[in-house]
Amino acid sequence: MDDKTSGRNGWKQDPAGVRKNILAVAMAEFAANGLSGARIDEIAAKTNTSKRMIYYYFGDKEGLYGRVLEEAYREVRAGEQELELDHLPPVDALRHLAEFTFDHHNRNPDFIRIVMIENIHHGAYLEKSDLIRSLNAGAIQKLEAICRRGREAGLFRDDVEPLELHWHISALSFFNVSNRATFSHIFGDRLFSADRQQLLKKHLVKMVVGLALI
Amino acid sequence: MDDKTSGRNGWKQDPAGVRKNILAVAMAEFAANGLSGARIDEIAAKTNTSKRMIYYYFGDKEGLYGRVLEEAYREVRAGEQELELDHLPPVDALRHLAEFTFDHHNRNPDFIRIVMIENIHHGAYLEKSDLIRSLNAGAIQKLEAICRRGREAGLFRDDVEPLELHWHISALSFFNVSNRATFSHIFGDRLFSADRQQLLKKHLVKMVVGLALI
DNA sequence: ACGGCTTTGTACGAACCGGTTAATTTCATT
DNA sequence: AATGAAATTAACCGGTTCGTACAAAGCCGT
Repeated sequence: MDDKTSGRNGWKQDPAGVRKNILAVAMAEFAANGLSGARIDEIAAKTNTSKRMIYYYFGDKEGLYGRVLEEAYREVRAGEQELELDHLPPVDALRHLAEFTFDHHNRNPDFIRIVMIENIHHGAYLEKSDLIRSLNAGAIQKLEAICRRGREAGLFRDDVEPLELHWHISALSFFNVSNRATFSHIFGDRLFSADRQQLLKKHLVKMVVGLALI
Repeated sequence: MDDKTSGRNGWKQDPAGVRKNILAVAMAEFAANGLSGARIDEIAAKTNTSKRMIYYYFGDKEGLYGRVLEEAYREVRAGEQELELDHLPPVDALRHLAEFTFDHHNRNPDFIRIVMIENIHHGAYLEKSDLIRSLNAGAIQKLEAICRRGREAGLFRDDVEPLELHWHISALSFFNVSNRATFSHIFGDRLFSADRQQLLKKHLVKMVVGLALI
């Protein structure tokens, strides 16, 4: 990508690099300004390439947004894959998963913002992507395994449902990032110091485990 | 407002009505399309009055958005005021408050969307409004009273904090509306039938009460 | 009936912005 | 080294959209 800056003439072809560069810049811009708020010219300006290349590779603004959406999910789910829970007892595994989700969301505010934006659009662009659906289908398998083991060990209630646990864990972890702006403007930022965040995480675990246990 | 439709001549002055009409239409448009996505011309067209009046009363687009934001909070907090909890024992009061919040958010998706949009904008417009801050400061007093009574009765932990309880209740109730689109596209809409929503609400109460009790 | 506030209507401009046209350069293949 | 597809550059276009200008007139408290 730096090849581009090396003089008026003498550029190198680098399709993959150009695409990647555009996607990265676009993700930041869409996350910052939303779909209609983001400006193609602004994205182009922050790129190592030109506006024309955006249209060359992504067709139009919505096409670009769609790819950004996919990339955002891909990156985040890739991070989640690294989690190894099978060797842990069910309760520990559940705690680990909840703690990881909480921290992971905290570390990826741009992903949270993209998902917020996509929800504003009623999931219209996510609907078009089979890739994302398949990516996420796997995301809940960890929870299914934990619940199965928990039930078999007689620890969890018979009617715990992985999907619902995922719902609660996501809610508390997601909201913790997504609504920080309005909440802190109204109630102060007391809840967002490092130690208070640790406490919130601890309570998240307590609530979720409490819901799963008999 | 219907006065306006009753013929070319013979209109009545109704500043309050005109303002109200504009605000209602604008709220729907901003909730549907976001700040940059909403179109002033579109808002004007759906109004009983004209674009000229929007600028007459609200200055510019951002001014209009700011008033819509205030109005959204005002309406929702007004609904919450009606809740009477002082006569209930602490645990019942907490359950009632949580159930009410869950249902209330479910009933007011446009408010949820406005808050989502405002969070996308980092709360920049909410920051300008002292009104909203004072509106919401009162929203947590109910919870403070409940916690105080719960502690005095020896039912609640000494370190339960009203603000954190509010955080958890809000998270689960808010996310339940805000992220429905993406979640249901990925995992199906199993969780959103009437009876499953009742169950989620029940579990919300279980988790929050469980966190407050000793 | 005076005068300020409110309302109507229309037309317009100027910036903005998504998207295109067209020409040029790289590079793998032969 | 010829060739053609892929990649890249640069300038440009036309519709959209916020906001305003201008002109006129009706309502209503005092």
